[in-house]
Amino acid sequence: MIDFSKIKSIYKLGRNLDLSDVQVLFSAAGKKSFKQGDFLFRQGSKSRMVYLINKGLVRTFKVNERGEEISIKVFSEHQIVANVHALMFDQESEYNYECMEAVSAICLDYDQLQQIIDKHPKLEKNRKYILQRLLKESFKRVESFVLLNPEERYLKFIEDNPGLMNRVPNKYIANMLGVTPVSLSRIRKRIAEKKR
Amino acid sequence: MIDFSKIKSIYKLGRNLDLSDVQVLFSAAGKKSFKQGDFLFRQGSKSRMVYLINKGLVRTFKVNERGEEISIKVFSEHQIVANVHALMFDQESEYNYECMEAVSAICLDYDQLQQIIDKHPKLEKNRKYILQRLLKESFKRVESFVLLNPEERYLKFIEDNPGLMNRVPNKYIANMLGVTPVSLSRIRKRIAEKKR
DNA sequence: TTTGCTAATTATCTTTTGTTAATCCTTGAG
DNA sequence: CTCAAGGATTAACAAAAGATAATTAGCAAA
Repeated sequence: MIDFSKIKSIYKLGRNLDLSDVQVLFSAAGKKSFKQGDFLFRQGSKSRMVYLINKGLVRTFKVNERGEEISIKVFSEHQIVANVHALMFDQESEYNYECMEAVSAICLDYDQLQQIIDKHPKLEKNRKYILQRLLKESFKRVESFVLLNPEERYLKFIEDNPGLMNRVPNKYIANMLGVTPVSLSRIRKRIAEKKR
Repeated sequence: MIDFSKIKSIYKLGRNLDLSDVQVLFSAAGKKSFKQGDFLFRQGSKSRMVYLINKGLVRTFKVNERGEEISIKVFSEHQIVANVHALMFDQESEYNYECMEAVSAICLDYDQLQQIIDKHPKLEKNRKYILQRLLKESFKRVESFVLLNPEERYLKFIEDNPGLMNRVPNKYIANMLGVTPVSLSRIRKRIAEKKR
């Protein structure tokens, strides 16, 4: 039976993918499921697997010297989750990648993907596009820290990620915004009072 | 006469450049000088010129709604300065690129560079390497905002950029760290008192 | 329903930051 | 040398954030 969800995911991977591209990728890709609490990668991993989330949420976090988990980023549907430290920097992962919800994903080994790209040069443009998106997002995030205060960052976050608000605990959001959960709670209160 | 400074700059552009690579790039590259206060790019620019700084400092900044210049980043010797918004995102520049000191730089049109890369596939690896460095730096910077407080960010900044401390006004450094100049001044005082 | 766990909020207090303005320092032009 | 300009520091006050602890809310398992 044809796995439509898999096809759909691959289509959403980038732009300008035509049928033959999807076919090639389809045959190389697998499907994988994770339970809530499972890890895609752990700190120290050199895994070169690439996941494309079909359903579910993944968060990356680090453990600081006091043993606290500090969340860096959350990935949701149709986003690519990869061990950047291994793929981009050839290092061990500095992050843990944990499923916040049950996750179903397409998976593909990066080196295998690389071979496919080499054989199908049209895909190269797509890879470049994905890299650019990654870079742009990272730049924008730096900017948000330089230009905005915590309250403004929070407002921007909910504007940019309306779908995450009811799925991601505030303490993780607080981490990502660079403030404490207690402080975020006060920010939320302030905003609510302003609206009134 | 052979322009050794130009050759040297190109060598430092990446890793694994051999003589023939340098020759190719050398012949396509020009040299350009800027006075303090000159702009490499202005907000709104779609210029696709790429500069490699030989000597001098360039800072990027945005102007906020109150008319204040907020510095985002500083570029120094042997760093590549390009209009990211134009090259990566095909947009108008959101930043101003201003010379903080007199600047001498190698310059090369990006599209011309692209043609060279197409003809010399070995250079492609180098381009990828430069992109990865860019991405890594941006990631690290996001992390510094998520994991560190302003004082720790400042200490990390002087550790990572020892050469910039005496060349970049503190008010620009404050911007880059996401705090006000007044606050940075207090942070510096605290650190000095701790050391004693 | 009750119990137990975790997140979120609130409270209290301390520390830090933002804001505005004044003062001090350095430096370059005349 | 004097003066002007901009950067850095300091002061004073208000606002916000951090830290810690207590309380409340939500929710799933027993």
